Amino acid sequence: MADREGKGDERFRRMLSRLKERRFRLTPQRLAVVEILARDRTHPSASEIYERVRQRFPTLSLATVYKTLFLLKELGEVLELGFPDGSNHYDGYHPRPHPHLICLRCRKIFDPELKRLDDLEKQVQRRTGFRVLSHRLDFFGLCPECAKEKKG
Amino acid sequence: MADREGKGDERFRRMLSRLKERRFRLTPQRLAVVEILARDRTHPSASEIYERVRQRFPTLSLATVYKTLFLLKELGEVLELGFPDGSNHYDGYHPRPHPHLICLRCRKIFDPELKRLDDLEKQVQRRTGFRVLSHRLDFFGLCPECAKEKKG
DNA sequence: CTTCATGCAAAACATTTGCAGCTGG
DNA sequence: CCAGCTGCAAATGTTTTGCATGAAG
Repeated sequence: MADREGKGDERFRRMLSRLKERRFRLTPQRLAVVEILARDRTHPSASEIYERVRQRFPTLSLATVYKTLFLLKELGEVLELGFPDGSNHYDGYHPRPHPHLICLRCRKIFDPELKRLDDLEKQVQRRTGFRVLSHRLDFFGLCPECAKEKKG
Repeated sequence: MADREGKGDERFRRMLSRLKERRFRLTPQRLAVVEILARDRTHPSASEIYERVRQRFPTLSLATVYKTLFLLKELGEVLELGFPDGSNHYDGYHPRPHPHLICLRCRKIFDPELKRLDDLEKQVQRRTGFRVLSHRLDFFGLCPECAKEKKG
């Protein structure tokens, strides 16, 4: 995915420095995975990341992708988005919790512009006594394109 | 789980009549699974349901549990709650989307009393052009009990 | 050099599917 | 009766793990 605003660069550099400060090794495979996570805005799955990196590193294994994802999740630099079917998709461009729109037909994932929900966690914490650490808010339905085709 | 208000009964009867009207057979195994879903408020997983029903029907198979869950999901009489680890939990007592509080330590699931979020889907629909059919809103953290023990 | 990472294969899970035989209505 | 259900076992798909080899720092 294109990254017109250069935020992907920023994300990439940040992720690298966080790995470095924790003394994790910057191997070529790892860098390639991190770069996709930093720049890609389509919320790829592990195997989609695998296929893309494998074009450059044909010997790459899925296990390596998962191990890198695990590291970045721990560091809070990647958001894991669980699907109803049990698979996961990843977002390293916007690593903090945010709402998603998930199309049940084409399976694309969108990041809507919605009013801030930042207070949500604090509100719930206050009201329930639960110590809230993160949340997820996902909407399932049909994107405008698929809603159209459904009728036509 | 106890069901002091009799809402579980109501749910049970409703689920039965919906199955009947669609001409699905009311086998003893199926009834036992439905009854747990209607009354249980702990959000059990498929295998938890399986273990409980197996006390009465030792030959029950997990496949049968899953097939019943599939039916009830289709009918909108059971809510499937996907966990980050890929497993699912089920709620036939409150089958419409509602927020959950999920404790990362004891793994219990709570139904908080929160202000209505019913308009949420409509709001998002208006703002994004997406045809919203359902949603999920989950908070992850530590329940009051586990937050206490964490310190102690 | 010495850790840590890689890549392979096997294991671990949750869930689905195929099918022979059984049974609810 | 007989379409639909059950239960078993095998298949599926995703993620994790164990371990020998290899490379980053």
